[in-house]
Amino acid sequence: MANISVSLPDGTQRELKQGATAADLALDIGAGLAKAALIAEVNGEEADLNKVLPDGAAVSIVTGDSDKGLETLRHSTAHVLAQAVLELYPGATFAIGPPIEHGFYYDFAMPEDETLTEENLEGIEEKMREIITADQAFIRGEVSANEALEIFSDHPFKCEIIKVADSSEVQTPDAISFYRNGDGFIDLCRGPHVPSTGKLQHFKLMNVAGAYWRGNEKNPMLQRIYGTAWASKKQLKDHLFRLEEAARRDHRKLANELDLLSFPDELGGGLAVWHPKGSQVRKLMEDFSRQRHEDGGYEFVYSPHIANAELFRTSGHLDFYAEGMYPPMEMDNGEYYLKPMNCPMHCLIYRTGTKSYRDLPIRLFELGTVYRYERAGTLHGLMRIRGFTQDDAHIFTTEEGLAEEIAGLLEFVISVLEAFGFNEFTFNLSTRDPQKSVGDVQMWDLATSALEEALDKHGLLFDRKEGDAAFYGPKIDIDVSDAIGRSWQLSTIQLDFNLPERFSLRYINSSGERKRPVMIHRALMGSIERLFGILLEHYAGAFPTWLAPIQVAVLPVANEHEKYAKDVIGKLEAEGIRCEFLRADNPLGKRIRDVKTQKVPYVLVAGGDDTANGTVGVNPRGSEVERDVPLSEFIGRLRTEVEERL
RNA sequence: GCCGGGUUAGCUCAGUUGGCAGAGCACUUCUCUUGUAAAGAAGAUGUCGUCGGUUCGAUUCCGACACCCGGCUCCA
Repeated sequence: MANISVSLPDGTQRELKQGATAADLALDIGAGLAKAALIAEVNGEEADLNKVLPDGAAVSIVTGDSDKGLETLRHSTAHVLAQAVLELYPGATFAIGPPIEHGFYYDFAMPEDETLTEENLEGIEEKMREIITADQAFIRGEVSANEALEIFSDHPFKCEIIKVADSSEVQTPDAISFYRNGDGFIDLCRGPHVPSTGKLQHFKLMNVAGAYWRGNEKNPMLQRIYGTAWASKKQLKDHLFRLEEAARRDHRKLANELDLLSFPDELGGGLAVWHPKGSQVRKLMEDFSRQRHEDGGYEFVYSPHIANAELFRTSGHLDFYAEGMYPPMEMDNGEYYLKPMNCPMHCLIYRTGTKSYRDLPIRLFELGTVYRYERAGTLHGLMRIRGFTQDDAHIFTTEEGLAEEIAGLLEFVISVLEAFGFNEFTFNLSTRDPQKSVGDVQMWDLATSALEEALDKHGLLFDRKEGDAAFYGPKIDIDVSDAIGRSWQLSTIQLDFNLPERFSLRYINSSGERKRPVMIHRALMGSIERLFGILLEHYAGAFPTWLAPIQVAVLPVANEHEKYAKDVIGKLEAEGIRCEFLRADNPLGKRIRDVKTQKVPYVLVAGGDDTANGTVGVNPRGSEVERDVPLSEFIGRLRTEVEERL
């Protein structure tokens, strides 16, 4: 029999018998690989393992170690989910079920009078395990569109997919591919799939959710089951552990446990009250922001929380964002709205008096509280709320001054974010969408290249998001990575050619001509409330000493040491250190436990030796206890730590 | 806004197949006076989210609303 030769990713060649499949190749390379193999890549195209290899092909065997392998594994698991649901719930029909980050989902429409709830997941999972234990082979097939419509005649969503010519589920317009496994479960699918259900051992169904068909809220709502799937038991376990870790850090839980803030029902959805400790932290964040802006050449302004509708007509907010604004209040001379943004107010401030090019750039800063009517279902702790405060500034500059201003801004943003313990940033540059934009193209080009140059100048890598800009100008968004690797969009630098026009803003240039300034909207923290939530999760509630609401707890060993302990507190407070005193009405261990659960950075214990020697026992958060530390030494260390924001 | 789940003491949660509800922690008082993550005893604590309906009787069943959770959609 003739042989064929294929090349492997490492460049080596392998002889195989004519008609050999990718699975044969894997086995030829090694039993371990054969077992781990999920799919193959043949001449750059993903294929099932049972694909017969053409002579001369470049082949690589894909396992669960790669993203592609995992994706396939998850996709196959989604098929098994659909198979289980359709078997368990006659009359249910299925829509789509793709792999996603960490897992997969599948959307279903349940028969009338039936709904899936999380209680059903256990039974579905059990059925899936049966299917997996049966080790059913996934078998690919192709039919014409008409035949496919016949096969899926009971499943309207599938028929809709078949009818859409450019659907990614369909391989070519005249052949529809599908996969079959078990006793007749069949699903439309481009593939490839793992060879058999036995490969799908490490999965877990997570939750049930609603999802619109094709993601459009005008379409019917389906029921979506989310699951996670991995190549090994360990990976699955690690993933579930990471989810638990995120839950442990949940800012809503920590805010409650650490007595930082609350969301009383009577206040209404998406509105918080800040308790003294949360307010202390927030105040420190705000003070820091103010200090940095003062140093950075910003002028401070204030503006009211409500404004006449006329203002928001001028700014265009009522035309474009009325749905996101609180409904109007009827008042004597018209309608008033809660402000959803500070920019119109800042434009009014700029507009007073005549501005010369010599005055620019003008940088107006405000910790401005805005109110947005977020839809009820979108609220989420501090991350998405209806009243929040932006570290908002509007910079008015000349076209010529734009590039320099942006460059300075980038530096400024990064230095502020770094103070909050972030050191990994992602930059996104959003450019013009020709379909919806105002201002002339020349202006856009100038502004976009100013943004781009500024990024280049600082050697910052960035992703270009073509057409992602707001209608009024291009922007740079900055994301940070937190302590557990999650990404948060915090800062934004947006250019605006629209508002200066709408408010008729001007300056006089050096030739005595009236010119339009360019406006830059920029927020570094974004929303103070949201950043507070992010920091709470980032630090897992253990705020660094400079931000901690209580920095030091002082505990006398016994009542007789109370006077000395209070002297210690007096000295600390004289240094501006935030202290708490716990009298000796409980065992020392108990009191230490109490303050440790509150994540106080330093516990000082004051006993007999200390009283005699002017020392303290220092029990720091996260490191070893140190006895007999002279108080002055401790104060010195703490001062350094606070000043350097360690 | 839409789909699903939920709301019981300050917190975390159990419970009542319809007969005025319970634990742990926290709190208060007393005793103990402690050297680095939970001393002991006693005590107080609830419109069982709100409003309506069914019922002799509703925290429990039904409905509306509010708020929360998981998603979808949205996010200037």
